[in-house]
Amino acid sequence: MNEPRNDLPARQDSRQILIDATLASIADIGLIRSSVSEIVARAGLSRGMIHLHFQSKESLLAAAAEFAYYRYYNRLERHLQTADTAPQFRIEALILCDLSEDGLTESIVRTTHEFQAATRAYPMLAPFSDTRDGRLRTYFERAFEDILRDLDDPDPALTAQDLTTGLVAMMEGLWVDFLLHPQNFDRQQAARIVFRMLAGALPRHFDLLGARRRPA
Amino acid sequence: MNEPRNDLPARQDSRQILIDATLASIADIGLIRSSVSEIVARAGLSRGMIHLHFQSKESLLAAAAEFAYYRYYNRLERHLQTADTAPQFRIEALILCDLSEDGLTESIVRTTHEFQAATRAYPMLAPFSDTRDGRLRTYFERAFEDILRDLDDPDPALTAQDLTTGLVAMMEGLWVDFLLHPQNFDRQQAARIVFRMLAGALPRHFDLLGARRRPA
DNA sequence: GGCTAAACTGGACAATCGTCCATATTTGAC
DNA sequence: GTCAAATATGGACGATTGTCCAGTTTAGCC
Repeated sequence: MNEPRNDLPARQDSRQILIDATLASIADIGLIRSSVSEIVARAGLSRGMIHLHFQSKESLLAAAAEFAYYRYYNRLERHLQTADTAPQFRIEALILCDLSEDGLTESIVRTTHEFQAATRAYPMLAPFSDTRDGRLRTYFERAFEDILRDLDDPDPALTAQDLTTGLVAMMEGLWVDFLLHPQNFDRQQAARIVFRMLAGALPRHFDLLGARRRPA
Repeated sequence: MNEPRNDLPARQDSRQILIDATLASIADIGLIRSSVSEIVARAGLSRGMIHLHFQSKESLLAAAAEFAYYRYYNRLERHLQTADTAPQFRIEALILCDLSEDGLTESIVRTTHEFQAATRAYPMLAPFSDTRDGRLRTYFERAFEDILRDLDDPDPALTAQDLTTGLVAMMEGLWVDFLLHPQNFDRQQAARIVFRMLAGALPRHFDLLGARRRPA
């Protein structure tokens, strides 16, 4: 019996290797130039593999987008579990996770942006391109609702939905800023700007550095 | 001598017809599917025209991106000239212009987004893809500097640069929100959210409705 | 070792890509 | 009306695309 060759990847890994090569190629040269030949060359596999593990190129792209989508939310929820349960700390954890060194990388922001743009050409990507909708919005909106409920001088014009839409938009915009000017991007400035916005609306729960430990 | 045929476009218009068809195709089916044949078919012209008026497809895309870029800034500066000269009104004019019915359309936001994403594949697009950098940032930063200079109780932690980065990021994020969910987008809510952020930092110059007429 | 199913290879396929060019048409100056 | 220049046409080109498949190699069980 042959010795298992540990220098070669196990066969069942090829599917993941193709997904990784797809994401790397998109981040590197863009989706337009990421042909089947290019992806397969990066993966070190043969052209037929894409049709074996996936039905088509579009299906491979969808699998890659899905993988990136769940990787994003898994990080988010891991950070969320280590955070204080008070709503302002849950919000702080999500923001800092989104701006951290390994949450916001050039590779991640490029692939995310490419998938968003490619939705019109590849409809299968749609469910995984609206990263900041659905789940993330719900996390924020619940937390803001918790905060607003306990306010003893509530402003009726200040809704959890407005706060959520504004915060999500700002985070999305900061990602685009990082995408276009990664060398000039300052993560501390970005966090300060976000928390200043929150402090302006909820001064008892946030300041420039993040969530206040105890609402004064 | 032949009568001029008014039912056919003048020849020198073909260049612009190609640019319009390019933008329409990108907004409709995405840049990936916008082949030379597709663009030429929409323009009602023959395949060779692209190589006559432009050197290559990439050059046509760059011309289309440039056209969209200047169209955006021309609108912006037209609105700016009709606005009050006080800095908070210049800021208000730029924001409302950016969120208005004809400043923020599905076609505009889609093409903008596609060009941004395609910069990696087509480097010639780069100068026209960072719509919200350069000029727009300078407009905002000057206006914020004017406001901060006249403040009699200045907060040293509140800089024009932070305000500009935050505002540009939020506007960029609201565009992405509109891109992904145009049917649910509420322009009034979007404006309210932006002005709330500004009111939080500069309560004497902004409120939920926009710029205050006279800084109290 | 033998054998079967799974994993994998790489060439062939039609279709389409962007580019180019010989030719045709139209324009505008004379 | 004539003619040169500008404008436009559409077929042909080689290259590349995504897909498919006949054949080869490998893994895992007996």
